[in-house]
Amino acid sequence: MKSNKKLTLNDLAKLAGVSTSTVSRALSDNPLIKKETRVRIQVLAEQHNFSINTAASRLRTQKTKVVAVILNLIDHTEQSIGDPFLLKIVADLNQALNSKGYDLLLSNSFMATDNWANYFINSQRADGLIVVGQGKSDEKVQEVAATAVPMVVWGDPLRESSYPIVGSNNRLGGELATEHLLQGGCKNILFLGDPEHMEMTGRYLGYQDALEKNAVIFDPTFTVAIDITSRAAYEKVSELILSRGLFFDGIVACSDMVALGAMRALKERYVGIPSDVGVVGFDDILMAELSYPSLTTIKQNTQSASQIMVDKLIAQFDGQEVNSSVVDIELVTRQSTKHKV
Amino acid sequence: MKSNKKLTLNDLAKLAGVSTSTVSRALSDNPLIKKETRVRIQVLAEQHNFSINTAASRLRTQKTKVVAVILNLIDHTEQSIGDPFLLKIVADLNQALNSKGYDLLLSNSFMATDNWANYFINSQRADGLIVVGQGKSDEKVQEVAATAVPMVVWGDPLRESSYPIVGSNNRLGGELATEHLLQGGCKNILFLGDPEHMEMTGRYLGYQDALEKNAVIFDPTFTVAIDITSRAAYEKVSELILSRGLFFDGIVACSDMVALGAMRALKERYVGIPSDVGVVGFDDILMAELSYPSLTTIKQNTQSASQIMVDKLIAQFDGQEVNSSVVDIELVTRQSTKHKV
DNA sequence: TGGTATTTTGCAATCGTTTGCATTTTCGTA
DNA sequence: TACGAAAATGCAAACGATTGCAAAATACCA
Repeated sequence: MKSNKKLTLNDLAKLAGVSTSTVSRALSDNPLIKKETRVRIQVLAEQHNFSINTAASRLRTQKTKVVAVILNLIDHTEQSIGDPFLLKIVADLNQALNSKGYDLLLSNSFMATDNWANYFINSQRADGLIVVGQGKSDEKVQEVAATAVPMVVWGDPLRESSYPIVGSNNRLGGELATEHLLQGGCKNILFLGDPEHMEMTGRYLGYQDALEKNAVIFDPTFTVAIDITSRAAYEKVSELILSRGLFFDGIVACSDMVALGAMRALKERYVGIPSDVGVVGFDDILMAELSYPSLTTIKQNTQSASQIMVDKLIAQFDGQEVNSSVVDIELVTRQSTKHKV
Repeated sequence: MKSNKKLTLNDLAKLAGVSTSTVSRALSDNPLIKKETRVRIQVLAEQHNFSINTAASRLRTQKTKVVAVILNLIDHTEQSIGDPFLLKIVADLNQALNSKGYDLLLSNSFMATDNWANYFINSQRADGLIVVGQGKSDEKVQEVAATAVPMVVWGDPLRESSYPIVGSNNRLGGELATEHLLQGGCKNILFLGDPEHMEMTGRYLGYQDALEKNAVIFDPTFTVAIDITSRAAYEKVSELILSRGLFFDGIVACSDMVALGAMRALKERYVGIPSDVGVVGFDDILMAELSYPSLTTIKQNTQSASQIMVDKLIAQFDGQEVNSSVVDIELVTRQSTKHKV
């Protein structure tokens, strides 16, 4: 366990009385080296708690064993960065990457302003990119897609694109959410969110699908476009009630944070949930279960999504072509909606 | 903008008709090179969107310009990883690091099981460590502190330690929270949290301080030790009310998530907040403002804390010794507590 | 114009691993 | 005992950027 200066392969070689190359091979468990020598060297390395110099290794092998995760944030609103859902994905990606022997370099679209491919890949900072969120415009992402850089994007997988996307079936999710409210007897359902935002568009279409299937007339004034933050939702819903009264009896929110913001506005005005207004969210963050009433929502399986993203990225490292794929979603019914009778 | 293969300094040198060393110096804006040549090369590099090979650079300079951020999680509970507060810190650290030209390598104590100093520093993966959270035992952290590895820890700065700690004045925070409840007329105040957990111990002491200063007798049965998760808080408070009735009229929670869990339990049993029971949290996460009633809490300034941590780390890179420092906290009064008359 | 002082550029070694190929050792068998 | 095959090890050339020192180019001054 004693170690003062940094040990190199060479030092270790001298200690073991063999050549550097033998040590290198032994440590990577190369069968070219006699089993006996191999373990002897491995033990020695362990004792001196040696660890390979990744800088040198990367230079030689041209591989970093690092993946850059870029949070593709839309604007400078605090909520975006603090959104529990995004951060949950980061945690899951970290897990998935580590289990495959990769480290996670974290970044976001404000910091990495330059050409991403350049900054992360050409510079040998990482072997590939995972971009979280398509935002309103995927300009930067397209830019990367044009190069041959390994990349996977979290977004709307149903959308046509030049890069592989992993994400939930947003349209189905939007439909399920709306359908559930309709089943509970809601007649006038608000869509609360930003239809322009790529991942939200599908949810909005699903909302329309459900209305249509249930022969409910789609009223565009029930589409409430707001920033995807709890604050915006809170403010908008407050204002709506104040100016137009309680003209709705259901809300399909494009995210849980938005739903929670809306619910706070309702509660403040003593609107009953779900008696007067039913609310459905999207994501299933921790707070959905913890709020009171607890929030019915569409659960996105970030854990398996993360696995898939990592697998697809690694497949690209091996030169394979990959395409988009859809992750299952699930309606989680809780207290914020009336259930079918 | 055209670039097919990876460009090296050498390639660029040929294009510019100068030597590699000149290009290297020009790109780092070294005044040794004539201003004219410098810009000429910089422009050329820009055009070919060249970017330095960090692997080679790191090998040569023995610096990585990367900092590893380790989430020091206590156990495998989901909440720990998903805790909005921890993730907020990561976001803030990312910001602070980037603004100083450092990249952030994310890890957590489950993944990095080996000797941290070894894995991150000896291997040249990073130049220093920022550990978020001291947990119940700081064994791993001590291990690193014993080596001369640059490190800063988010934790309780008032605690004696062999490494620099940045954190809030937890004791004062605990006192302010309790004091506020007492001022509001609470007589029987629960402490909800884990007094063994390093950062929470101070808050617990502060709770005791306030009681003493106000001549309220400290009753150990009012100390409710639980895991620091919203779920544990919810379950414990539910159980308490069920078994012993509403024998308390105030709760000092050791974190906002714990407070929110407790509040849910209260609401489910139609206990008025703050009329019957006042609740104070700790952290000031987004949800504190968003819950209904909104949560009175002790705000931790993660943004300035992150700045400080990064500064202290960089100071260590320059060979300076640094010590712990305390970040200001602030009582944010909201609806979950009665205010002084 | 010559010579020195100053600015600007280039040479070449170095950082620590990896790996194709050459070399040595070991082993089995005639 | 010898000889070729197989197994185990070692040699040395990369990977690409940085930097102390030497060399070349330019400036300055008498």
